[in-house]
Amino acid sequence: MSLMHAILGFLRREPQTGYSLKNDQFDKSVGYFWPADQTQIYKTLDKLVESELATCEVEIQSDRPNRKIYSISKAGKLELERWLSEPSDPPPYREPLLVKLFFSEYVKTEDMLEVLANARLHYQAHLDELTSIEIAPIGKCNSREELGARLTLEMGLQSKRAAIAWVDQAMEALESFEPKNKKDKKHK
Amino acid sequence: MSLMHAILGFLRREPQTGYSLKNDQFDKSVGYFWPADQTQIYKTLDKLVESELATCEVEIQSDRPNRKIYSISKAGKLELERWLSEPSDPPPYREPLLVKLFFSEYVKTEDMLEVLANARLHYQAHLDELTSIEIAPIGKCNSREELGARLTLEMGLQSKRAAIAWVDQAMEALESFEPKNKKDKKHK
DNA sequence: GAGAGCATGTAAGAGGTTACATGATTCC
DNA sequence: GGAATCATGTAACCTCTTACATGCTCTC
Repeated sequence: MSLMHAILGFLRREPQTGYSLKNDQFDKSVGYFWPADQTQIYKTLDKLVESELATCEVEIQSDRPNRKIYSISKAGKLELERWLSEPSDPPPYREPLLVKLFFSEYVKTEDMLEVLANARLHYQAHLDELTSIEIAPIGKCNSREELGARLTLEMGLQSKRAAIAWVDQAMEALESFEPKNKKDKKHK
Repeated sequence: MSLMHAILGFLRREPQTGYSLKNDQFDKSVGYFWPADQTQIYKTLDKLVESELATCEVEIQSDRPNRKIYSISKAGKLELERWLSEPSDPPPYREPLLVKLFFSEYVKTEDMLEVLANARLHYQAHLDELTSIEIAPIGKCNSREELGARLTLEMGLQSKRAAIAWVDQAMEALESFEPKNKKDKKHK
């Protein structure tokens, strides 16, 4: 369960609340490769306390809602280390865009081109977002923490760029295939 | 729901059973980008009949178990076409390997290298499998069906190759980072 | 005699999403 | 006056996975 272990990882860095896990941590880093829902985070924190991998203290606040501060336990640290060093199978790969393309014979080429163009926009937006993240390049990282972050970012950058290149190739192939079967049409 | 629409796509090609969908279709093509569980296929077929996107006839066999042959309905064809030409957001990207790398400061470098090496094996195996699939190259496809299959395969090949290149880069970075903080250790 | 192929299913559970609820304070 | 921030939660639902069950035929 990656979500559980990602939370343990953040708690290992510092004790914090479900709210800060969601807004300061996941949404700004790990969320790029393991998006986490608020509801899901709260449920998982309950489970962590129940299984004694984390502890919880309530902080009473007067001007704001009370908050529950979670800390990792000794058992939690061990479990985190165990999971981190355990090799694991990659999860099933699921991509609706490829399903659409696979059956694209059943729709007009123009429609499929639009679907691809839309996907490209998403990939590009995601790439732009990643590009705006500032982390030292691989050779200049000063800590293992920084290097880990850099390498995950690198994966994101490279795979988005590859995805965009592939979309372009696919669009070109679809466009230039058309004349063979249909009478020549002008695009755009 | 991609599974539902992928099934509609196959039924559009020809009427068939849950069994053949699983063994002849999904496991040999679409499964590479949308793996489908047997249980899930049967449940989805029920739903398709219920919502009148497909019909079902039972064929009685004496020497083998009876089989249920599903066919796409008119409404099913329309629904398939609607879905295929509808642009859609890419699904959330989730990769446990990146989570592990992100928090890799908490384990020994050697352990993380092993985790990466294991992932590399999986990627390579997947790539080998894809490489053994025979489909004409982009310029030589004779039908839209073939081109669609080729383009999805191309995505698989390119993304696996990119993943392997990235793993190599990550392993190298981890290995050459170590000397800065720890005393020099020999690897392997 | 064992195992693969054919063919369909049930039951339970894990993980994630969506919609909704509460309520004070601070900022524009 | 309205929106954002802080902070936690419930209920219902969807998709997918795992484990298990049945039973005949054909091949090695």
